[in-house]
Amino acid sequence: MSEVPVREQRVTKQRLAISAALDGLEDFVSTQELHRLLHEQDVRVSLATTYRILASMADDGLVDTLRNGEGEAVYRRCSATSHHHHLLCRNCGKTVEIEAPAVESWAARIARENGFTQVQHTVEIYGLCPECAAV
Amino acid sequence: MSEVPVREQRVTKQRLAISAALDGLEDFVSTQELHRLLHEQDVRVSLATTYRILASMADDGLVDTLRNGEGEAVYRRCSATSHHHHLLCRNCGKTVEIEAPAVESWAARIARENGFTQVQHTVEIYGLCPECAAV
DNA sequence: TTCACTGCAAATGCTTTGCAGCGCC
DNA sequence: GGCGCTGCAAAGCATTTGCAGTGAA
Repeated sequence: MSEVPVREQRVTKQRLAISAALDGLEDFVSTQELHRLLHEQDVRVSLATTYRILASMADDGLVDTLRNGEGEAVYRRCSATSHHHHLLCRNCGKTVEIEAPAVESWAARIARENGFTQVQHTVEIYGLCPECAAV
Repeated sequence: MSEVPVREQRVTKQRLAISAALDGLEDFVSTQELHRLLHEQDVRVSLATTYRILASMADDGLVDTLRNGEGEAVYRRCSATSHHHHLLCRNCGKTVEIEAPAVESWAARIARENGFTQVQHTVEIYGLCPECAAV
């Protein structure tokens, strides 16, 4: 029988701290960045624990995950209402958020046509922003 | 004045071997994979050199680069004629190639509207394939 | 002959893991 | 009080780099 695995999850101050930190962030952060951030706020969470908690939250679908241009895993509080993609400047790192309902439905349709389920997708556009292109 | 930087590039057997190997591949490969492949064909190129040559080819625009799901850099011989995306099974790794002209033009339009140039994009769809979903 | 290219091994930097102690339930 | 969670340090990987020998031009 298929059961949703009920995973026990103790409420520790580390987990709360990380959860709270994510609430205060609009955008994706890497594990390293989040860890640095917590340290600056004098919240003591080890790097290993930060990795573990973020991975576990991603597993439970509490955060969205994707890879940044450097190949690092980056996380963001999951909020179905604000799914969007990014236009990134290769040079200065500037990002523009993009709403793309057309792409969402396209991805869903492609997946359906191929019988795929539990679908996620990543879409990133890289280029040179006007300022960097002007130099 | 903008000049294309003329970079000297000696023709070594390592560079030829890697170039030839890429010609024989349709899809993206990671540096590690390419290196393994060359070894299986008894072509002796060190891993470090494989990294160096691929990075240099990417620099010169001879190959396309992006990141795979694991965050590794992957390369493919540059060929504007066969650009496509992938639908990947999270469980068994099966991939389905997808032609998506609509997405191409969408990405180009978004970039143009924001003044971005020299645009690249990555689109990957992850899910469970029919076989893996059935289990 | 010259100097870029290579191979090798050591060094990096991100991420994961083993283990003993801690603390939530 | 039990057992999942932490911190720490060590281990793992992919990738990069220093250096001296090799070979393309």
